[in-house]
Amino acid sequence: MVTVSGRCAVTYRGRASSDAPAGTRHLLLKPDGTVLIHDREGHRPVNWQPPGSDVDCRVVGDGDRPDEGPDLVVESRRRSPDERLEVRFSSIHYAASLPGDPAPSPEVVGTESDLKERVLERPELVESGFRPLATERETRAGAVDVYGTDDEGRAVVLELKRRRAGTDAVGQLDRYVSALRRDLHAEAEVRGILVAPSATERASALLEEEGLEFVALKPRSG
Amino acid sequence: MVTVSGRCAVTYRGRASSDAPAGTRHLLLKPDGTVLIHDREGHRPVNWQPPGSDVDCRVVGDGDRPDEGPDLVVESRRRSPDERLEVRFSSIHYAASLPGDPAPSPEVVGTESDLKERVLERPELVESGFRPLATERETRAGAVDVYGTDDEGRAVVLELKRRRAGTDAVGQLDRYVSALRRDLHAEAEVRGILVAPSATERASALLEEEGLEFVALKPRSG
DNA sequence: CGCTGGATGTCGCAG
DNA sequence: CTGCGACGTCCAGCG
Repeated sequence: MVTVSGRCAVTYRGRASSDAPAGTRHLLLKPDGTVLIHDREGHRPVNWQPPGSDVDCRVVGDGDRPDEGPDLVVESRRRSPDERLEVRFSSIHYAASLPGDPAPSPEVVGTESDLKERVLERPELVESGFRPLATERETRAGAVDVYGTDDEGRAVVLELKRRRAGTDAVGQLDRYVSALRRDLHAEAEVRGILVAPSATERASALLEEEGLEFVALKPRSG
Repeated sequence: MVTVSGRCAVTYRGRASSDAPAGTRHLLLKPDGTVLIHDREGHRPVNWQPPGSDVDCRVVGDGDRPDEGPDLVVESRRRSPDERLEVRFSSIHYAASLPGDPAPSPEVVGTESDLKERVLERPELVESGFRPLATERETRAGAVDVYGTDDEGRAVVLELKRRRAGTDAVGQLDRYVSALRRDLHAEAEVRGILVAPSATERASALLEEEGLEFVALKPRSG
């Protein structure tokens, strides 16, 4: 991994285009081809190039003027989509290379996958008599998170969200329920349940409107 | 801005939880409170804390064993949601502080906003006779990107996407059209048009199913 | 490759 | 503050 810090201008051409005038920024080059440019603010890099990109460095300009040296230009290219990123350093505060074995990835807990496992292990948390039959059940509208039956044998579709659910989640659930009603017999009764810690006002209204249901449940107990 | 590079273990508790065992990583501390931890791979930081977080550093352990020194612990906290990130360095390869005026943000071209401007300036690109009347027109389902009329005076709703559109875009458009049909008179005819460079197979099928339309258009001419 | 849906998504804007 | 939608979203998983 290589870091370069200093004054630079940045140009990007690809899915979109962007140009940033000279300013103090921090460059991170990863061995997998990732390029990240950060300024003093914000979580997201101001510009970047994804893993797999090809990096090329060169020095340009001969420093005609006595108070200016040549520039260090870092260029990164990627195919499909064709994208190019150019970072032009006019002065460098520091640069460093750091050796490193690959670091172990963190284990994350509290994801939608955890919520799914919780539902499968304790289906009664959704509703007494709920029996999960499949996960990722395919419909023509996409894969249903959890598919099962209720205590009266009706088909039940669960859409899981690890956090407060919005209108998009209701849209998903609605599409799955509609698709399943067509995939099964027309007279088959299909219930749709949104399972999430909570839902927004508009999402709740949409649920009501579509005849769908809601169950409050978090990824982790508590 | 401060960078620290070395061997560290990382713990995160908050919306989710994660633990990463010791490994060589790169830490970036920004003056706005942002914390980023990167390993050798990938665009996304392996762990992070958003802007506005409060950072605290301390040295722990007295290096009882002769071949080990004390640890540098960087801790970041945030309220609402309550989240905590702890980075524990057991060895440091280098650390640096870099001075810096705030860098100017890049100007980005090719966004959905650009597509909208293109449509407003040349409505005939959508359809001959299309007349835009409003942008961000409010409905009970949310704000419509562009609202207008066609050459027969029918209401037209545009949903714009800067890139290839998927099922979610159709879901949005459908909700807007349905909402507008209720907001206007029941008998009012409302057309919905998805405007994007292209659409996925499933999105096209959904459009057909819902009686919605598609127009191919890119954010920038070409 | 392309499609789909999750993410500690982040970010900006409006109410 | 919450809600909602864009993002050069990234990313894994699957066909």
